Amino acid sequence: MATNALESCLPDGLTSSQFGVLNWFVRVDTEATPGRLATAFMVTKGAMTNTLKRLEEKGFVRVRPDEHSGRRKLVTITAKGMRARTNAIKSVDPLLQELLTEFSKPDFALSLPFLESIRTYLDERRYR
Amino acid sequence: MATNALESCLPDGLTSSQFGVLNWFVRVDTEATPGRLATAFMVTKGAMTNTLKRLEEKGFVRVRPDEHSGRRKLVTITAKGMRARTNAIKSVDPLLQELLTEFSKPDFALSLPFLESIRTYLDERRYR
DNA sequence: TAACTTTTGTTTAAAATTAAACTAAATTTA
DNA sequence: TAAATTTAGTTTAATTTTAAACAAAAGTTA
Repeated sequence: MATNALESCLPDGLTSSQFGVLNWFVRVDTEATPGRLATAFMVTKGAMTNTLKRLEEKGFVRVRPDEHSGRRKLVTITAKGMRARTNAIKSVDPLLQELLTEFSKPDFALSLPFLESIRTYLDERRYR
Repeated sequence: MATNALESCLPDGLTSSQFGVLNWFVRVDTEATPGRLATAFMVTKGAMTNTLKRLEEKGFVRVRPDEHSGRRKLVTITAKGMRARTNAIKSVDPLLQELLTEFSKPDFALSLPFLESIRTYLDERRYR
């Protein structure tokens, strides 16, 4: 439901997968191979190929060959992609504000560590 | 990841959707229309048509016309379906036990009310 | 009662995803 | 160095799901 709620707010026909990738470039690193992104989002390489193709069609990312390796590619977010990401964050804000009037920050803060520990555990056990 | 972990344990080629329906017949009611199940699991009617078709192929549910209404159908779990469900519960148990050695019952119990309140809120707001 | 409207379930077409096969490139090993 | 193996990304076929169109039945209204 959280994914549905998010996706219902996203502009530019962005899916949550696509938004996730754009956001990753702001929060984690400015550049990545498709494989690294597939691992980060725990999807198959094929799924990431598809997501990147969609983002590329929209001009939100640039995919170029890696000069140092003929089999790798390097993906970066474009200026247009940055704007789309900023816009998406803005579009999601009303929903977040709404949730924050319903649920308190301390309640969120209290439940996060336990959920994160489960996430880490399942992640390490390779439950993808 | 929780769904993946669950599905990796399920026997009889059961998906989590299919297991969900079988379990519903044990935990909620012994009979239901496809529409009621679609609503309960927050999927489209088409998705439930598909899930029920798979369960029917395996002989785990029976779908019959409703005598009182020509457009409704009634779904029930079969004896074979009950056995499959019991078997599935048993197959999932090791994973649950493993999680219970890693994470304490009180920790689960403490985080549940908050998560349930979010679920209810999103549900009521029809974020499907 | 005849004509609308709503309800129930199925079908269709499109999208996202997966596993597995595949291609090409890089690395290891013998 | 040649052969085998591993790695990176794409493609393919299948599955699950959705939204929308559809058909049939039931309910409403005029």
